[in-house]
This record gives sequence, structure tokens and C-alpha cells, in this order.
Amino acid sequence: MTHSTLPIAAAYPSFSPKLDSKSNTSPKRKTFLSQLQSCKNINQVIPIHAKIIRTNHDQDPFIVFELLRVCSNLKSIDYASKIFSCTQQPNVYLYTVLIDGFVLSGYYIDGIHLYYQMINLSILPDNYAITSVLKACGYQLALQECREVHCQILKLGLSSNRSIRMKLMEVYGKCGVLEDAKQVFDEMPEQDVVASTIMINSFFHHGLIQEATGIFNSVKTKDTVCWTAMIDGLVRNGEMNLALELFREMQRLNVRPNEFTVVCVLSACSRLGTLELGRWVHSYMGRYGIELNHFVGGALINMYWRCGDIDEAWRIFEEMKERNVITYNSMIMGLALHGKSSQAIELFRRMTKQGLAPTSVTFVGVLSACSHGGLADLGFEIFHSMARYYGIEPQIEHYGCMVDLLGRLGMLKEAYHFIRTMKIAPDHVMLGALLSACKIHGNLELGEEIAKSLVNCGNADSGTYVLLSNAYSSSGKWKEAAQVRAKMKGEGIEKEPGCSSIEVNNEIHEFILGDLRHPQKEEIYKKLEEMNEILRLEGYTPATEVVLHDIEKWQKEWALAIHSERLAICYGLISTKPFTTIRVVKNLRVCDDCHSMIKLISKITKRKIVVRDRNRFHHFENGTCSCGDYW
DNA sequence: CGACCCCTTG
Repeated sequence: MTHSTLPIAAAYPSFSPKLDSKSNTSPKRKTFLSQLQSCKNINQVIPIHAKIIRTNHDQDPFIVFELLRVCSNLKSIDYASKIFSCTQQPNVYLYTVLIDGFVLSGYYIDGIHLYYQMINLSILPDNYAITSVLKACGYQLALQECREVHCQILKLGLSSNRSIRMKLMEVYGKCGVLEDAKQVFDEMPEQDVVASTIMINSFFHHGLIQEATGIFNSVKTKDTVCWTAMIDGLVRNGEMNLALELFREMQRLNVRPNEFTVVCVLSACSRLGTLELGRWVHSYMGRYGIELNHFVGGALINMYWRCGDIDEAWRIFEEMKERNVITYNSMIMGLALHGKSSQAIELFRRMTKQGLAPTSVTFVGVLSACSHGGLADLGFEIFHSMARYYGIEPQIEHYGCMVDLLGRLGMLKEAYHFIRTMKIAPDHVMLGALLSACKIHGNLELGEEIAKSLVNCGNADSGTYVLLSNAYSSSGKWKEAAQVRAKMKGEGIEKEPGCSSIEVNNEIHEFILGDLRHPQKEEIYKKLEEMNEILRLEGYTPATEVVLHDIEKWQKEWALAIHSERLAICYGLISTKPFTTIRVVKNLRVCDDCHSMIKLISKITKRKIVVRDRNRFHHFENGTCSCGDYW
């Protein structure tokens, strides 16, 4: 857990032994307090606690306070609870420190209950108790309780307290009642940068980009945190380019980015696939002494492999001094999606050997690796080990990996049987994976059955419909295919247009099917013609069956010839130095025909071509692809 | 005070 809590000793100055001379006369108390403060794990606390009891100090509120604080921070909330329950007359400070402890341990409801228990005993809360319970409300999204606490704040006359206002805003924001958050904000006499940052964050969490931008623009002196919140919000709301623009603007104004900022910017690079920019941010970090902590390391690893450079991701991974579960998860997923299945599994072994407990995300990565690598036995062994050895109950995504694994191998009946015996209901994605496998392996009968359940499953998205339509048309069922497309139209579901992009000289060039918008379109299409000509001479014939509309053959060839990835690659060929790697990012999957064409292009032009598609990476080199045509 | 990394299967 990374919840930051108040530095509690600082939050309760009257309890600091140094500051409170009057009530701090007992030398024994002083000793206990300093002994407790230096404890590094709970086992060191227990003998001290024993001595506290033996010497009759176990009801001393100062000592109990420190005990509760230390136990909470050492992840021993149960022990803290027990101590609390043995305290005869706990005061507001003891309640507060235990509420904080519950929050730190993720027991938000217990924290809220404890607060109510205190209120019911007529112990008056102060601003610290209130901010603590509000923090619990925020995590729990306990809007009702937050409103009740708000009433108490008004009754107690604490409503002008600055930190209370901040927390109230934050909780209302988290709960999505932005009018209430805004009202608290508007009532503040000074809407400073911190309050504004909370509002910006709240608006972004609910997709309100305009509103967030409005607040941001009204802040007179923006600090690093405020800029970072803005950049992060834009990234989360899909506005990568605006985020990067803002990052540049920030530097123009000499606001120094920190670890948090670079993590957000790296995340934008990851999503866009802008390796050059990502590398620049990386080198920038070196120049400005930004440390390679868990967050930065994870973001860098992620950026590099998502931008197609798995080797550099690996170098960062090895360079890190310490690695946590998330670091491993990032790297395992990267290896899996780059088709390096055995390395992904090896890394998983290394992780568990080091005593790091895998999470459910780890297994998504490992099982994806098995699925992409066609490793059925190992996949099932790991799948079964999840609950058995690691105490992690498989979720829909894990089941999905297994269905995909079986489907890719053509074990369609087994996949179908697997779905029917699952403990949970299949989702449209899983059924889609199986339908796609039925299509590839030519089992139309099962495909139809899956298709029917897909239609009935209710939450089908555009991808599902397209898949279904394609499945029908590939078996010549044009009427059914047309019906699916009509249904799509009727329900107002748009097909996501295929789009490929390539970064050249720090600029992103985007292409859609048959795109004519690029200023160098003539040269691009000339290159495309040239490539097509060479490919024809090489004896390459377009596989028309993958364009699945009921159109004439020449039209099919034409439609294929201008898939967006081809345009992006051709632009790469004319705008980058010979023999350099071309990296393209596509939002959908690469079709069969483009896949074989890119293989040939890599051979003819002696270029390495890395394509990131919707679900994995393809490294084309000298006529072959790293996916082994299995994707 | 307020902001950060891993999340699958079509």
C-alpha cells in the first residue's frame, strides 16, 4: 500500500515528548517512547510492550499513543487494535491514531466505525480526528458518512479549518459530487494552488477536462505538483499530445519536473509509442538527478517495451537496485507481449525464488506468455498453481488467457468445455477470442454457437461486432454478416477506424486507411507503389480473403494495399536513414496480409520493423516475424 | 497539504 499518512508525531505536537515538558516528567516514559520510535519491526515492539505492562505504564496515554502509531506503521493493525481495546479511557488522540492505522492498512470501514464509536461516547472530535475519518471516507467512497461528518464540522465550528476543507473537497470529488466539491472550493477565501490541484484532480477523475483546465488556468503561481496533476489528468483522459505540450510549456516557464512528473510524461510516451521522446525524458532524468525509484523504474520499463524496445526495458530492469512486484509485473508483461515467453516465465520463477509474492496481475502476464508461446501444459500448471500455491483465485482475465491458449492451439472443443466448467460467466472478450480461434481453425459449427451466445451476452462492443461480422463473411454468410453490421448501425456502435502512427524527428505522423492528408502523400504512395511492384516480382499475391466485404476482387486488393500500417511504414522508409529500425504503432490488430507483406518488406529493405498492434509486438527482420506467424 | 509505475482474452 502506498497511502501516505500524516506524519503523526508532527500532527500532534502536544504529544511529542520534547515539546510537552509538563506531562513528560517520567523518565521511564521518555525511555519507552524513544525505544518504541526506533523499532524497525513488530518483533522489537513486543518485548517493550511487555515491559510497559509490567511497569504499569499500559494506561499512559502518551505511551499507548506511540504504541498504536508504531504498530500501525509496522503493518500490525491487529496488534494495535488489541492494545486499543485494552485501554480503559481512550481519548480523541488515541481514536485518531487508530483510525489512521486502519486507513493505512486499508480497513476503511473499520476506521469509519471507530470514529462513530467515539462520537457515540460523546468524545468530541478535533480537526485531526475529522481529517482522519474523512480520509477513510474518501477511500471507501462513503458519501453518506462524509456528509454526516460535514454536518458535525459545521456544528463544531470547524468549517473554516483549512485541512478539513481540503479533505472535504477531495472526498466529494472522489465520490463524484463535483458540485459539492466546487462549493467547498468556492467558499474558501483563498483558493490556493493546493486547493486548486485537488479540484483539478477531481474533475479529471470524472472526465471533466474543460472544468479541470479552467481551474488550472486560473491558478496564478503553479508549482510542480499542480503542473503534474494537470499533465497526469490529460494523459488519463487520452489527451496525450496536450499533456506533452504542457510538459514543454512547464519547462519553458522553468518549473522543474520531478519524479512524479516524469512518470506521467513517460506514461504518455508509452501510450503514444514515442520512443525518441521517451529516450529524451530518460536522458533528461540523468541530467537533473531524478532517481530511479520504483515508480520511475516501472514507468521507464513500461515506456521502453511499449515503444518497442524490449532490450532497453530489460537494461533498466537490471539497472534498478530494488525491484518490487510491480517492477516484475511490468517486465513480465513486456516479455510476454514481445513474444519472449520463456524469458517471461523465467523471470516469474526468479521473482518467486526471491520471495516476492506474485499478484493476480503477475499471472495475467505469465499466462499471456504461455498463450502467446503456445505453452499449454505449462500454462495449465501455472493456472492451477494460482489458487493452490499462491492463494489467488483466478479471475475472468485469467480464464480468458486459458481460453485463448486453447483456442490458438486449435483445441476448440477443450476451450469450449473449459468455458462451460468455469466458476464464472464468460464475457464477450473471452467468447470473442474463441470465436476468432474457430474462424482460424475452420470450425464453423462451434463458431456459430459461440456467435449466438455473443449476441446474447449483452455487453458486446464494436470489436465484438466486427469479429462476428467477419466470422460470418469468411464462411460466405454475407446475409448474416450484413445483419450484424446493420445491428451495429442500429445500436449506434461505430467501428473503430484502424490507425497507425510513426514517430520521426520527434513528431508523430498518423495514418488511417487510404489516408491522403499527409503533406508528403505523393512520395509515400510512390514508395507504396514501388514496394507493391517489387512484391509482385517476388511472387507475392495479396490474400484477399482477409478483406471481408462482399466486393470485387480488384477492390479488395486496393483496400488492402492502403491499410494504415503500410502507409506508416512507407513513410518510415522515405524519411529515416537506411538500415535503421522502423517502429509503428497500430490501434487494431495487423491483418494476415499486411503481416506477410511487412515480412517481405523487411527482407527487401534490410530493415528491422517493429509493429505494436492491439495485443502484441511483431519484430520483423529479414523476412520473418518474432511471433512466428502465431498471433 | 495536492500529483506517479503493473491490469488480460477479440
